[in-house]
Amino acid sequence: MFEKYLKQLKEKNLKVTPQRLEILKYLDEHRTHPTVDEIYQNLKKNNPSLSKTTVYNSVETLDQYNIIQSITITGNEIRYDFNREMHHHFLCKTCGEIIDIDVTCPMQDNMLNCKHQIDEVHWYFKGICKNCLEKER
Amino acid sequence: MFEKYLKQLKEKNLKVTPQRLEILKYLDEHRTHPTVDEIYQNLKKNNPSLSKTTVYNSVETLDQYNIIQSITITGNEIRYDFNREMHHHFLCKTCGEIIDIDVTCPMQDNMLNCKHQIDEVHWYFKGICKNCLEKER
DNA sequence: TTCTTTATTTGTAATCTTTACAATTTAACA
DNA sequence: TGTTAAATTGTAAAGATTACAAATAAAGAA
Ligand SMILES: [Mn+2]
Ligand SMILES: [Mn+2]
Ligand SMILES: [Zn+2]
Ligand SMILES: [Zn+2]
Repeated sequence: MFEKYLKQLKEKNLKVTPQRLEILKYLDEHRTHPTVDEIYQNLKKNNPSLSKTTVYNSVETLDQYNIIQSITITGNEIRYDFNREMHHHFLCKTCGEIIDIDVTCPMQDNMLNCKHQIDEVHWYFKGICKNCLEKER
Repeated sequence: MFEKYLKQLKEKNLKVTPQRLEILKYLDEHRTHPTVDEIYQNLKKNNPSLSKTTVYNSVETLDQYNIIQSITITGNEIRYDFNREMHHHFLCKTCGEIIDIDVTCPMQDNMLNCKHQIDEVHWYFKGICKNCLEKER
């Protein structure tokens, strides 16, 4: 059940703790780009002794080791994504949902050829999602 | 001296206040993508009665009316940019500078053809800037 | 110019997110 | 089973942003 997450932690020589496993499982099963508070509130139900600081510490570590990625699209809070493969995000200003956008640009490699060392690429699109557009009519 | 900013406010039927003019001038002359606090601390020197709430209110209004744009690259704070033309940003994780990146993607129009209504496009690159790379050696 | 209306500015307090830190607990390994 | 370093926890502090009501000022009419 947790083997997959356990393996990811061991590969990076990170200690395997129940908290880290639960956080990884939550992110894997909830691909909605949740905030620390969302993760914390939900995991606390079955793990009442969980500390919010642990969630902060864990997602920071998992992010640093590239097991998950962080999303800063809203500006007010950091969101987390189990999927660390390169993909992009759309924020609906009406419903607040953050939707995955899979596009690639043929210029991508050219862009990375500038004089700076580029480690991360994030594309953020903002507008109104198709669901909200339909409801509007 | 302030004619340019005055014109931008009038075009959008926004009231012309000394605070808004000073904020626009500051952003025009400091293309470093400053935070609200940076704008506030610097303008306060010559306008001691300025309130930080006014800076928050003003940049929010200017952003809503597309006179400036907001940048959420760091996740911890919102930064503001006088240049509202589409261009992108690089964050140096070493020195913290946010540098303009001017690239365009030939796929851009295709990307915008998805089922969602896309109003804003932000590309954020993160890594180490060329200055910091040189210093490292 | 003066008056009136309405929006803006101001200061304070409250909220929300994140970080600091020290004590306690626990994972990993001998 | 014991040792050690790292993770977890709870509390407090910091930092960014928002809420709100009173004071002020911009814009347009008279
Ligand atoms: Mn995603
Ligand atoms: Mn810029
Ligand atoms: Zn929506
Ligand atoms: Zn740098």
